[in-house]
Amino acid sequence: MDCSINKIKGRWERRKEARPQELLAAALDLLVERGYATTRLDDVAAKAGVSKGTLYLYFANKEELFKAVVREHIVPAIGRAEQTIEQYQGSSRNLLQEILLGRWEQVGNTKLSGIMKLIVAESGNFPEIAKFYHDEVILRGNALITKAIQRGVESGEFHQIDAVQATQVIAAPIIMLILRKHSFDTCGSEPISPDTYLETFLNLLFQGLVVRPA
Amino acid sequence: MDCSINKIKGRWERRKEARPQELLAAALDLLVERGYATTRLDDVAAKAGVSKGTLYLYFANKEELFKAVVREHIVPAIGRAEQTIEQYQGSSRNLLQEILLGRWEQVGNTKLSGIMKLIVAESGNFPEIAKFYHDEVILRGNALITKAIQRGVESGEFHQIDAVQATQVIAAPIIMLILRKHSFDTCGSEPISPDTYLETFLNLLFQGLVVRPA
Amino acid sequence: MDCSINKIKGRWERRKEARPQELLAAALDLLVERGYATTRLDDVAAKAGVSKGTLYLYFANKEELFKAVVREHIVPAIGRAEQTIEQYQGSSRNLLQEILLGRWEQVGNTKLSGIMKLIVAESGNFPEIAKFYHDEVILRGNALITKAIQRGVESGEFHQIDAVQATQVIAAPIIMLILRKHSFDTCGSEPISPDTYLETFLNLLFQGLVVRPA
Amino acid sequence: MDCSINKIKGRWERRKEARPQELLAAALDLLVERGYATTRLDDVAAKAGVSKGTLYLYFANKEELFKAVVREHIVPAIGRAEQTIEQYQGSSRNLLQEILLGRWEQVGNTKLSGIMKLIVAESGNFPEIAKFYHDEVILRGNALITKAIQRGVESGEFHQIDAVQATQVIAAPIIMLILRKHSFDTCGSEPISPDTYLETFLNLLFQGLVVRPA
DNA sequence: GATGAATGAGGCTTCATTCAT
DNA sequence: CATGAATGAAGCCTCATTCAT
Repeated sequence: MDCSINKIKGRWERRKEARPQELLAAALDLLVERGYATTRLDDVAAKAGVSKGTLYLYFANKEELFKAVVREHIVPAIGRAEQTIEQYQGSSRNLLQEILLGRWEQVGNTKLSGIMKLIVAESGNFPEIAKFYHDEVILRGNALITKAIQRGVESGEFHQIDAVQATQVIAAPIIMLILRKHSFDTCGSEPISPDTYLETFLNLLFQGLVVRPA
Repeated sequence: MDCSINKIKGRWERRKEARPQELLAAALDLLVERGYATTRLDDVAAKAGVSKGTLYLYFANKEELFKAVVREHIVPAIGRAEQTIEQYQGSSRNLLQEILLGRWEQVGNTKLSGIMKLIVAESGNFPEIAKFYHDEVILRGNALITKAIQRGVESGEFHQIDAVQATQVIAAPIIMLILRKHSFDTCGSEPISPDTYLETFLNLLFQGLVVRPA
Repeated sequence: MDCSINKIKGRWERRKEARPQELLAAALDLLVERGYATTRLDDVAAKAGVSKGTLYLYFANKEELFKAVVREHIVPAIGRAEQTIEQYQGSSRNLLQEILLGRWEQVGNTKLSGIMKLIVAESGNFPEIAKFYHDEVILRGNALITKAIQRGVESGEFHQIDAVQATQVIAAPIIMLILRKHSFDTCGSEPISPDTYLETFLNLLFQGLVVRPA
Repeated sequence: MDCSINKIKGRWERRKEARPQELLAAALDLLVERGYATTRLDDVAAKAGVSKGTLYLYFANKEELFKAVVREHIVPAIGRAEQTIEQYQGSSRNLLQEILLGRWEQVGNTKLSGIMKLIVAESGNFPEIAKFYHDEVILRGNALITKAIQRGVESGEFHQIDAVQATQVIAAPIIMLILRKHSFDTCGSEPISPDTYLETFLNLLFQGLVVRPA
C-alpha cells in the first residue's frame, strides 16, 4: 500500500521493523534453492529489495544470517503440536495418524521443509546448527510419535514393539516426502502426489504388507 | 598378470594408470565431507598425492570431476542386483527382504551413500546429475522393489496394493538410514544401530503396527 | 556568567553548544589511539554521545574532522610561551631550561602529544597538515629555543655554536619523550620516568658528557 | 637480463626464489609512504610486477606481509654492530661517536629507517610488532650505547652519570634524525643536512652548551 | 537541528583455471 | 605426462557518506 508511495519518494524506505523478516524470507528462498555456499549475499539483498550493506545492519555475517534463517523457522515449529497428544481421546491409531499427517502439514507444506533440506546439505559445515535442529525439531517431534506408539502398545491396540526404534522407521517416509520436494521433484522427475503417498503409507503402516503375518 | 609388467615399469607406472581412480576417490571423500562448493581442488589433488595441474589432465574442470565422481559410483551400482529377482524361487516376502537388505549393503554401507547425500545437497545446482541419479539409481532400484511387491500381490501373499506407490513408501526408511550417516549421525546425535533399525523396519513392513487390522 | 543562561535553557542547550568540542575530543582520543584510517566515524559519534549524522552537521567529512582536531589543538599551543622569552631576566641557561621544560608540560603532558604521533604517522597521507604543524608548532617552538641559545651565545654564557642547528638537536630528546608515550610505552616496554629523563637531559645538555672537553 | 626475455615469452615468469623479496621490497616502500591501512595489496602486487593473487602464495594475509616486512629488515640489523664495542681500543668518546654515527649509517640511511616510522605509526595497531622491534632493535642498540658510556664513566673520561638514563637521551637525536626523513622532510619543510646535524649533536653531547658548567 | 537507516564503492581474500617448464 | 607458479574474476565485508523523517 504505502510501500509504493515510499518507493517513489526516495532512495529507500525506512523499515527497521520489517527488514529482518524480509531479509530472512529472501535468504531462505535462495538458500534452499542454491545451498549455502552458492547463495550470494548480493542476491539475498536484491531479492529483499535492499542493498548489500543493509544486510549487515541486521546480520553480522553470512553465517549469522544462515543461523537466523534456521532459528527463525525452527522456533515457531517447536511445541506447536505437543499438546495434541495429551488430550487425545480417540484410538491410538487415529492419534498416530493425526500426528503424522500433522507433521506433513506443519513441516512439509511450509518453509520448514526447505530448512530440512538445508540441514541435510550443510550438516557437515554447520554441525551446531544440525545438532540444534536435530534436538529441537527431530527429537521433540519424534517424542510425540513415540508416545503415541507406546500408548497403543500399552492399550493392546498395537503389537509389542520397541516404540523408540519404531519411531525412526515410521518418521522416515514423512521426512523423505519432505526432502523430495527440494531434490528430485525439482529436477525433472515427475512429482508424486503427497495425498496418495500418505494414504499408502498409513495403510502399510497399520496393516502391513503381508496378508497373514507368520 | 600385469603385475609383472607393473613391476618392471616400477611403482610410478602403476600409479600412473591408477591416477584417475585415486583422484575420484579423493574427490568423493572430500565432496561428501564438505559439499561441492567447499571442496577445493587443491585439497583433492593433495589427497590424491598429485599436483593441481595433474587433475586437469584427467578432468576438464570441477564440474566434470563432480559428475565423474557421481557416475563412477553410480554405474557399477546399476544392474548389480537386477537379475536376483528374475530367478528367485522363495516367497515374495523373502525376496523383498533380500532386495531391501541388499540395497542397504550395496548403498548404505558403501561410498555410494555419500553420493546420495551429495545429490540431495546439490540437486539445486546440478539438476541433470540429480535427474541422472534419480533415473539410473532410484528408479531402477525402485523397479526391483515394485516387481517384488507385484509378485507378492499376484501370488496373494501381499495385500492388494498399488505397488508403485508402495515402493516409494517402502524405500524411504532405507534411504533415510543412508542419509542419516552423513547428516545427523556426524554431529552429536547418538547414532542408531542399522541392524536394529532394519529389523524393526521389516517387522513393521510385513506385519504392520495394528494387531487386528480393521 | 552564561551559566545562568544555560540553566534556563536546560542541559540540552548547554550540550548543543558544546557538541563540536565533544566531537573533537572524542575524535582526538580515537585518532591517537588507532590512527586515522582505523578510526571509524561511528565510534567517534558514539563516544561523543551523538549519532553519526550529527557529526556531519559540524564537519564536512572525515578529513575535515581530522584537520579540525589537529588545528583545534595546535592553535592554542601557539604563542602561549612566546612572550616568556622577551621579558626574561635570569640566566640564559635558566631561560632555556624553562622553555624546554615548558614545552614538555605544554605538549608532552597534554593531548597535543597525541597530535604529534598522529602527524608522524599520517604525514604521508596529509602532507599539508604535516607542513602546517611543522610550520606553526615545530618551527615557532624551535624559534624560541634558537633565541634563547643565541642570547646565551651572545652573552658569552654558551659556547659559540650555530643556534639553529643546535635547536634541532636540543629539541629532539623532548620530542622523543613525547613520541614514546604513544608508541613503545604503550606496548610492553617499561615506561621511563619523564622527570628523571628530563633531569639527565638537562645535565647532559649544559655540561656535556666529557669531564674536560678537549 | 633474461628478465626481459621471460616477460616477453609469456603471461608470467616463474621466480619462486625472488618473489618474496620483490614483494617485501614493494611492500616496504608503500607501507612507509602510505601507512598500513592505506597501502592496498593490489598496489603492492602491481609494484612487484605480479597479480594480486600471487601475493597470497607467499604471505597468508596483509598482516603477515606487514610482519614479514618488519622482520625481514629487523633481523639483519640485529647484532651487526655488537662486536665493535668489545674490541675497541680508543677513547670512550671515540667509541661512543663511532657507535652513534654507525647507527645513523646502518639505520638512518637504509630501509630500516622506514621501518622505524612504520613502528611509530602502527604501534597502536600492532603492539607485538612494536614490542619485537623495541626489544630486538632499540634495546639491543641502546645497550651498546650504555656500555660505551659506562666504559667512559669508569675510566674517568665521562662525568658520573646514570648510563642507562643517559642512553635514552643520547639516542634521541639520532632517532629523530631518522624519523624526520619520513615525516617532515617529505612534506615541504626544507630538509636538514645530516652531517651538520650530527656534528652539532656530537659537539653538544661531549662538551655541553655551557662554557663553564656550575 | 538531530537522527539512524540505507547506500555502494572499495579493499581483502579465495580458488578454479591456465600454461611455461 | 606432470608440475606448481601465476592469474583474475568473484564474493564477503567495511565504512564514509547521504538523506527522509
